[in-house]
Amino acid sequence: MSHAVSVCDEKEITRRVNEFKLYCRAHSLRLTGQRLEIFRAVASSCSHPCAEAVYQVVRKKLPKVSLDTVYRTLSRMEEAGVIGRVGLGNKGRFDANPAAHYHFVCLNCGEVYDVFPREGEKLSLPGNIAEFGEVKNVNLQFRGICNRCRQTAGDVKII
Amino acid sequence: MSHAVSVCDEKEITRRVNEFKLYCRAHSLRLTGQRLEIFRAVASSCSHPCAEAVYQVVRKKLPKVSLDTVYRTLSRMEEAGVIGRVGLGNKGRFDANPAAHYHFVCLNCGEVYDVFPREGEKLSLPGNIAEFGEVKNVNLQFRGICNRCRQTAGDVKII
DNA sequence: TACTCTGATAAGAATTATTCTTAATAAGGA
DNA sequence: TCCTTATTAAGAATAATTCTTATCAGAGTA
Repeated sequence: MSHAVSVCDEKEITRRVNEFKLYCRAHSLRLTGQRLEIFRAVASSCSHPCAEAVYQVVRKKLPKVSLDTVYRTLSRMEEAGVIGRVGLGNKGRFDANPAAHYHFVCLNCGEVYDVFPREGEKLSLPGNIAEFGEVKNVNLQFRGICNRCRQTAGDVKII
Repeated sequence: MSHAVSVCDEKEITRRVNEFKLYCRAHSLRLTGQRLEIFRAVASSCSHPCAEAVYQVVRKKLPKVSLDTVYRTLSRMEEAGVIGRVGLGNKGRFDANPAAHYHFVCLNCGEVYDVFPREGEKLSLPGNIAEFGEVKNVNLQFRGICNRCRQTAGDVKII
């Protein structure tokens, strides 16, 4: 189950945190402790955490952080393009992996898996896309039942 | 701005409603007045309505319908694969167009446009997708600023 | 047609996710 | 260090969705 780019390796996290620091300086976003920890939490996670999950992680280092700050900061980062947002239900999930990739979303357990395209399988924009507007980012999800849920079929709620 | 498959033509709507009736009979889903009207509302709309919008339409014919029924029914239909769900924010939007197509979602106004792939541009599943699970459906969104918002640039909140 | 079983619905409370308001705080430049 | 102003905490408010329970009605059967 190892993929092309892991989000969880320590070196890589540090590299991204530094990249984020540079980004903030370059765009006159104040580099607050909260922002750093929030970014680090998303970058350190392999599980596409939701705002609440990020909050729980950040809380350990900054017990006084508020959930609102987490939401606000995640939105800011998303607008800035520093992180991405996945999700089709009512719960947003965030992703700090900058490599172009897609997601497999389990309709049963809600788990989100990274899917990295092989060479030659990378998605390109449709030729007529300019008719609609200017694309800022692309979100491709494959939705279905993940293998883990299929094995433990008793838990499968739908289908 | 006319696309390959319009959702709004009367004949097509009737055809889909009938298809839906057959589907219900075949899958022992009770064919209630509410379900019919809810399906018809989604099928008649070109604008990927959210649950609330569907509710407002259905209300005109069935004033006693509840919003909960709309939510429940839309979820059922989605599970059954009769309609699709779009959306990345906190508001789900529904779609009764069975033709394979993608969406352009405006980050500014929230409008959802149908994007129909040209011949030869149709998406195929990545070769390694079976590693993750069994795909039930695919959701591809291009997110950006739509041309209408770009023209009236004063309204553009983000970017 | 009437009967019956059971899934579907209405009503409204409850829950979950997210955003807003306001006063206090702290980052970064002078 | 001081100042300016963006950012934050706290908690209220809002928005979206789901749950609970009693009632109702679809559709198969007699």
